[in-house]
Order: sequence, then structure tokens, then C-alpha cells
Amino acid sequence: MDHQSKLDNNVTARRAAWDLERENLQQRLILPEENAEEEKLEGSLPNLVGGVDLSFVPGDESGACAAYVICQAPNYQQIIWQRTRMITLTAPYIPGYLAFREAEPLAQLIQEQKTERPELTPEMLLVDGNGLLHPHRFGLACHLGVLVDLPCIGVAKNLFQMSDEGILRDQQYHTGVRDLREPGQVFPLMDTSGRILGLALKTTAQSSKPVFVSVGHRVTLNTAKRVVLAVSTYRVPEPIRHADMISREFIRQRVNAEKVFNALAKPPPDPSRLRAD
DNA sequence: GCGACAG
DNA sequence: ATCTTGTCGC
Repeated sequence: MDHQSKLDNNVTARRAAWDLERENLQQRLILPEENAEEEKLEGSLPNLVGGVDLSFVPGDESGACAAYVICQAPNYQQIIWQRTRMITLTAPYIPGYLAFREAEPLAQLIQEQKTERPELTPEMLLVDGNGLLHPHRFGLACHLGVLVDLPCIGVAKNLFQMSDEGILRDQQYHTGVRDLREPGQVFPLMDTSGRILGLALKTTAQSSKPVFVSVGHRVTLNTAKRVVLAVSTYRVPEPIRHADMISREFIRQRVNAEKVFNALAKPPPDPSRLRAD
């Protein structure tokens, strides 16, 4: 048995276990009817919107920084609460199984906030990744939404192509996206059964590329679209953009501190040794 | 077999 | 996700 097939077996075994775990969580997923009272928001916008993201240590498979921010209306550029944490990831990134790598550490940050500052719990949580727009109809936004039981929206920066499902960058897709002119315009992403799994949404006039919005948990696609648009000053919604910047900066600081430490700990190279032989 | 592949 | 600076354009 060669090395490559051992790796393949590990991935296969992992997927089988994760599929069972996913099916259990999936039973707790709540998807409100699109027409049903338009939820609690009823055309209004949430006052507090949360955002989560991870940044990674360059050249390190498991080192990462998790960030969770809460932004406030009206423009959601103001952060009223934030936390970052260095974490060690246990699972590899396998396409379709992102949640099993990222959901747990993010859920911990959110649960801590709910305990320490329950009054700041956001009415909506934005996640970097997909929700229903997923081969198992249960992406990170669904997974995390169920874990913390918060209304949750998935916002991906790239389309997760699922050729078997009819979600692909074909001619129709390119045409539809090219025709997005104004912020708020969408191109529906439909699977082969005719179900709309998500939207390619143009968030700002400047951005040529849309973001890919899908329902996570306890939210309708209409509300998801409305909220994402409302919290977007730039292409990426503010809460996610801030979580991204904060976690990146944390990593950058940490890597720099390491360099300084190593420079002081190791003896500086002795130039005289270069021609000492 | 080939290409695709959220983060 | 990350490796990476400047550069073209509004």
C-alpha cells in the first residue's frame, strides 16, 4: 500500500465520519418559509451584526487566528465588541468539509460572548463561506448557525462550483453576472431540481465581482440579501471584512514578534567564519 | 482520465 | 487560506 492511497483512505474515512455528524446537526437546521412574516426583522435592519473569520500562519498547516466582531447600525463600520484568539486546527481543509475545520473554534468565541456580554448578542451572524449553497446543503454558515443557534448568513468570495448540481461557471452564469449593474442586483444560483441555493449579489458599484450569498440558519434568502447589502460598504460585508483584517493583523504581529525573538536568541552569524576554512 | 475544488 | 509590489485607472 503506497503513501498516496493511505492518504486517500484517511480522507475517505474522515468524510464518512463527518457525514454522520453532519446529518445529525442538519436535523436542527431551521429554514423559515420565504413568505412567513418576513421573520422578526420585517423589513427593518438588525442593529447588531456579527462577523467571523480565520487567518492563517504562513507555512503552517494548523496555526490560525480566529476573530469575532460585532458591528452596529447604521453603517456597521463601528465595532462595538471584538475578540481574537490563536488556535490550533485539528482537521485539514477538504472541499465540502470546511465546517469541520473552522466551525468549532468560531463557535467557542461566540459562546463566550453570549455568556460574558449577552446583551451584545447580534441579531445576525455573517460567516465567511457558504450556507445552503453547498453539496450537502449544509455549509459552514449552516453548521455554525446550528452550533450557536443564531440567525446566520453565508457569504463566500468565490463560487463553489458543483457541476453535478448545475452550479457552475457556464455561459449562462457569466452572462448573468456580467449583467449585474447596480448594487443589490442578483443572479440566482439554482440547482438541477430548480431550488435556488443562493445568490450572486453585487454589493457595491465599484465591485465587478459579486459575493455569493446563501442562507445559513433561521433566515430567509430575501432577508439574507437585504442584510448583506445593508452592511456592505465595500465588496465584502463590514463584519466579515473587519474580522478578516483583525485576524490578519494579529498573525502579522505574532510573526514579527517571533522574528525579533529569534534574532535575539540566536547568535548573529560570524562573518570571519566565512573564510575560516 | 481530466478538471474542479468555500477557506 | 498563503506566497507578493507595483501598477493601471478612476
